Amino acid sequence: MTGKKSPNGPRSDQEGTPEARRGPMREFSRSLPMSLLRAREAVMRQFRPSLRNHGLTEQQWRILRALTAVDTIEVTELARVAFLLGPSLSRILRDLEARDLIERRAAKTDLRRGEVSISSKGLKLIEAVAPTSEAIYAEITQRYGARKLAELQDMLGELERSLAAMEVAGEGDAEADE
Amino acid sequence: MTGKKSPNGPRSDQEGTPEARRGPMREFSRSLPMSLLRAREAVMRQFRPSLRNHGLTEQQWRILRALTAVDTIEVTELARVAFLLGPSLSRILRDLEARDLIERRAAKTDLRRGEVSISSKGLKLIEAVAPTSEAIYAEITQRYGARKLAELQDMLGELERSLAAMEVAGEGDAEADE
DNA sequence: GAAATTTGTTTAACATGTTAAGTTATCCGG
DNA sequence: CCGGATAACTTAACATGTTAAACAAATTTC
Repeated sequence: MTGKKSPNGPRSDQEGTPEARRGPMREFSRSLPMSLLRAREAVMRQFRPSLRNHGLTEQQWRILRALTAVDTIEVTELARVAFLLGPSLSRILRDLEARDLIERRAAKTDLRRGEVSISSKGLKLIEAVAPTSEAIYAEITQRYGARKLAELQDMLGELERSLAAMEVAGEGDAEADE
Repeated sequence: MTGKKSPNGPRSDQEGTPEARRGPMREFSRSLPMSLLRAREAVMRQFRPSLRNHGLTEQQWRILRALTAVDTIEVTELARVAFLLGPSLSRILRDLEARDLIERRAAKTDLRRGEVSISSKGLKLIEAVAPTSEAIYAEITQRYGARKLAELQDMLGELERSLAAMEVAGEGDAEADE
């Protein structure tokens, strides 16, 4: 991990298999998805140890955190707010309920819907973790710069909006029905 | 998905459990990790269907993509380039090898190291997927703006660098040994 | 109002993320 | 040489991501 290895591998023949090369195809590590992935990982790396010490995963934290902002919330809404897919949320809620960190009951008007809320035990846990999380977030803000951080989030938001309208074309190579 | 639901859930009593409230604690959905997660998801949502049509996951694609840039590469280096953890890479390589998309052999000088390279079948697959991927990337660039995209990536890179030096403090609540 | 359809949530199945524990091969000091 | 570090992977175990299918309650149709 000393970072001395050749950054792009030892290549002598720059063409390799003739048919493949259609340009270096964008340096790859500089692609947008990779940039976003690395940036997010750099951020989360700061938080994970603290969460772990409290027996929480990132997603469990997101759920409890979202629950502190409301009295009760329906599962689907919670999935949207915590940005989790239904199946993941379903599993995590089952575990959190078993740990008595949340409470759950069916809605009176619609028995399909589940209403979730944080328990007092869950609240205590949040209170125990929050200070450290806030401190880490504060240091990140300070290091990167509050101004720049706000700007970055604006740009990320606009990226989202730019792609929201973009239709996902599947090209349909292996499937053509539906 | 029409976006009509109440954006913050139906809350009547604004205080709920008294001990919880210590400030809204940063709107949460506007936290940096969430912003990065949503942005990346918005981007990957564009690519996944195409990859899926070719029987590839995002990570498998990253690996094959990285392999086209080199003649051969060691597993550890590949993990660094494709930004995957060792265990994930180990599993994926096993599968890709079983599908004859890559080739693998032990290094002569050090039998621990594995040298990986893409197979001709793997190259053909890459060639089949690349055009669509490039087209999608081009449209993203056009929609968001090439100038702005470059700026965003610069800012993401600087965020990485800002946090690289930051020591990960674990606070040691539940563990104090080591 | 019963059948068909839709909606909210959960299960299933497979792939990856994440940390810890193995395995085998090198390296190193005596 | 030999036994104790190290290093490079690989396995194991558990949690989540992702898509498809199952289920039950609610809504719509006829």
